This record gives sequence, C-alpha cells and structure tokens, in this order.
Amino acid sequence: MRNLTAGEKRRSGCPLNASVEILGDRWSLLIIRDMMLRGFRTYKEFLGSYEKIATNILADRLRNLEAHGIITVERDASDGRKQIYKLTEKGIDLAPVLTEMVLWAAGHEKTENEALVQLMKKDKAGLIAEIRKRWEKARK
Amino acid sequence: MRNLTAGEKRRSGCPLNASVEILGDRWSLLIIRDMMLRGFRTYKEFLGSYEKIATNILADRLRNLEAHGIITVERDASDGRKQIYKLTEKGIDLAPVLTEMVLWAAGHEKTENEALVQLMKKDKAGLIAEIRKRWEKARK
DNA sequence: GCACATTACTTGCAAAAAGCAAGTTAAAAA
DNA sequence: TTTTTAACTTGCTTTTTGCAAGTAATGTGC
Repeated sequence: MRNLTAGEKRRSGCPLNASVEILGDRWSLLIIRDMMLRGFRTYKEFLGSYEKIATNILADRLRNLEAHGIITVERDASDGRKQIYKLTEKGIDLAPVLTEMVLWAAGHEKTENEALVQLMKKDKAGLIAEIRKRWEKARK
Repeated sequence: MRNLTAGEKRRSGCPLNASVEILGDRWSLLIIRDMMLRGFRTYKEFLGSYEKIATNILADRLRNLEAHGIITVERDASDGRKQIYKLTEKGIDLAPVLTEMVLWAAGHEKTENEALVQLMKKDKAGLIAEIRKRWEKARK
C-alpha cells in the first residue's frame, strides 16, 4: 500500500478515483497490455506496437508506471543498451481490470482479436491465473 | 454492437484499445460510478460530486457517453428544467470494470470507502447482480 | 580501433484538451 | 412578475499530447 509522494494530491479518497488518476489516460493500459499479453519488455517493442505511441509520451508513461510501482526497470545484463521493463505484483494485479475492459468492448464495440476474447469468455479465471504464473516466473 | 460514426477512427482493433479510447480519461468513469453506485441522474448532482468536475467538461463527457450509447438523456416529465441521465444496458455492463478498478486501487493504494470495498470483496458477483437489478427496474 | 548501427531516450514547437470564471437560456417558484 | 434553479455555453489561460528532429551510450562488423 503506497503513500502519496510530495507533489501528489488526490481529488478524492475514492478507490475508483485513484485508479482513474493513475491509469486514466489513452496509453498506460495499452503498455500494460503489451507486457501482460504480448510479453513486451523493451522501449523499442512498445514503440512498435500497433497504436503507435510517440517516443516522448512512451518515456513519460513508463516513468509514471514505475513511479507508481506498477513496473520496474533495469538494464539488460547481456546488452547494456537495453532497459528491461517488468510488471510488479501490483502490475500483474491489473489483469482482472484489463480482462473486464476487453470483455466489455468485445461485447459492445466492433473489435478484433476474437481468439483472445473467446479465451477470456471461456475461462476468465484460468487465463488470469496463467498470466500471473507466467510473470511470477519471469520476475525471478 | 455499434459501428463507428463518420469522424471516428480507432488506433487499432484491439478491444482494450476501444475501451481506453471511450473511457480513458479522468472523468468518464467517475460519472458512471456516480450513476451506478450513488444513483445520480442530473447534471447538478454530478457537479456536486466530490472530485469537482468543471461545467464544460461535464457537459462534454455526458455528450460523449450518450454518443457511445452508455447513457441516455431525457427531460424530466415533472420538472422541465431537469435532464434525466440513465445508464443503458451497455453502461450497466461496465459494473465489472468498475469493480475490478476499485478492488485494485483498494489493494494497492491508500483509499477510503472501506465499506464498499469489503462488500465487493465478500460478494463481487452479488453486488454486480444487485446493481444490474436496480437499474433494470429504474429504466422502465 | 574505428565507422556504423542500435537502443533509449530528450528537446523544441504546434495542436488539442482541460480547467476556470463568467454569462446565457428556459422553466419553475415565490 | 420578479427571482431562483437547472443546464448548459463562451472566452481565455494552462496543461497535456503529439510530431519531428536530435543526442548519448552501448554494441557490432571489419
């Protein structure tokens, strides 16, 4: 349970408001999706994602996510140019949020990736457990 | 399943991206929370909410939510000054998204409204069913 | 060892969105 | 019929977003 740092001040104590203040923009959750579902770990991979985030915005969002304890960063041991971004436990805990958002849009908007949606519909809990298991391993 | 109107163009077909494009700002989900959990139905009630949204932003978000079929608006029969905003089925279907966002923040950030959080933890499905039932009735 | 490539950014500037304060309109209440 | 109330709109400033170009550090091929 993190405390607020100096500059931060929440508009209210409502937990939904906290989520919205941390994740309520057009990019943060997409970065988390790329890590969680596609296994992305580097700046370059995020840049290559289909939605085409700008380089400065990506750098800013990664900083924010790290500041909020959702991801960690460390230099790649075998290639010093690369930074490796990883989800923390707090980040992995966003899996249910992502899942519900995917299911909502899939049910009400015209979207693609029917395979993923079917998987989520058929065994939501199993998929989330799978994501968690994969990441627990990766973080060691 | 709605189709995109003229001006709209999605950055990608990913369902998460659709959700983020529709709801990924600092206010839309709070408005939905106020309707869903607090039973708010009028402009004035939304304005009075603790986070203090600006009047022009509120008007804009309500327009967007209506354009996306998440809420409906109609003039109050017994008081012609009032507009009554209601959640559609699509709007009610956001209950699981809201719930997971509340639980995530409650688990990882310093927040208030412990009563709601406990309720969600103890019987998530029951609470969502309850919200749905209350609204189905209200919409008639 | 040196040129070239790669990775992860930063910087500067223009455009879009958010936020504040004040004003407007239509309907209801006194 | 004057005053209130509800739901906005308008004008302006500040903040955020987004694009294009530039930079620093590390790695690779010869």
